[in-house]
Amino acid sequence: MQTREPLRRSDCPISYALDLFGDKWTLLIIRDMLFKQKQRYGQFAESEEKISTNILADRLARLEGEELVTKEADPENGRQVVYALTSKGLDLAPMLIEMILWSAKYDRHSAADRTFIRKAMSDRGQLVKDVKSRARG
Amino acid sequence: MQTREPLRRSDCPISYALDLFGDKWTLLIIRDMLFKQKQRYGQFAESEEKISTNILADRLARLEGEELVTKEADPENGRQVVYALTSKGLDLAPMLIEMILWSAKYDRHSAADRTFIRKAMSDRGQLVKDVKSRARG
DNA sequence: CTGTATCCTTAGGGATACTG
DNA sequence: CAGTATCCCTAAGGATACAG
Repeated sequence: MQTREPLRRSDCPISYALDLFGDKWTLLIIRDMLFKQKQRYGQFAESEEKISTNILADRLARLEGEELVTKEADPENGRQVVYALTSKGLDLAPMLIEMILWSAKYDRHSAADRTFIRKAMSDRGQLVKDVKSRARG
Repeated sequence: MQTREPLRRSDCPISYALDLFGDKWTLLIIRDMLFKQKQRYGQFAESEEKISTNILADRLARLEGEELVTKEADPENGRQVVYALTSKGLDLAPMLIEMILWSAKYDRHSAADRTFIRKAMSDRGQLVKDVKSRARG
C-alpha cells in the first residue's frame, strides 16, 4: 500500500484535520498511544477493533510523515521498535476528550466503556496535563 | 447509494464516534450548519471542498438517521427544504472547536482561514453557548 | 432548487502468507 | 516481534445526466 502525499481540499482547519485523520483507523491508534500507553506495533494490532496489519503499517507511516508520531528503537532493547506521540500528536488530546464525552452522552454502549470516560469527565484541563506529563515521564 | 446500518466495531466511545462521522465529508456538513449557518442542500453543495451530490445526499440521510440532523419544510416556503442540527448535533461543537484550534496551531494554511478560528479561540465555553442560542433563536 | 440514478474509477481494507 | 507483500473485493466517491 503506497502512502501518497496528503490531499488539501481547502484552507479550512476542519478540512485540514479531516485530511489527516478523517478515516476510521488513525484516531484509534492515537487513542491507544494517548490513553492506553501502547507504543508497539503488536499492541496496536491486538486492539479489539482488529486493524489489519497492512492498514496499521500504512497509518503508522502516515502519522510519522505528518510528525504526529516518532518511531525509534527502544533504548533498552535495540531490536524493539517504539512509537511515541510528538507534541503535535499529544495536542490531539483535548479533541479526543471532547469526542469521548460526546459519545458517553449519546451512546449507551460506549458509555459502558469506563476505561477513560471517567478521566475525561473529571477535569478536561487537568487530563491534558496528566497525559502530557505521563508521556514525558 | 444505499445507506446501510452503522457498524459497531467496539464499545469504545472513540470508535463509536468514528463509526458515525469517521470519514472525510460528514463533519464538513456539520461545520457548515454549526459555524456557517447553512441549512439547505444547495448551500452545502457549493462549499469549497466540492462534495458531489450523491455523497451529500447520502451523508444527509445518515445524519438524519442518527438524529444529528432534522429535515423539514421551511415554514415560510413549503417547497423549501431546511436541515437543522438536533441537540445531539449541536453538542459536537466542543469537539469541532478543539479540532479547529489544533489545526490553527499546526497548519499555516488553515491558520489563514480566520472564519471561525477567532471565535473558537476567544472562549471555548462561551462559543458553545453562543452556537446553541443562535440555533434556538 | 432538491434531489436520484447511473456509470465508472480508485482507495480502503480484510485475509493471509511470508520475511528478517 | 515487526513488519511486507499479495490477492481480491467492496465501499467511497467523482462526474454528470436526469427528474419532480
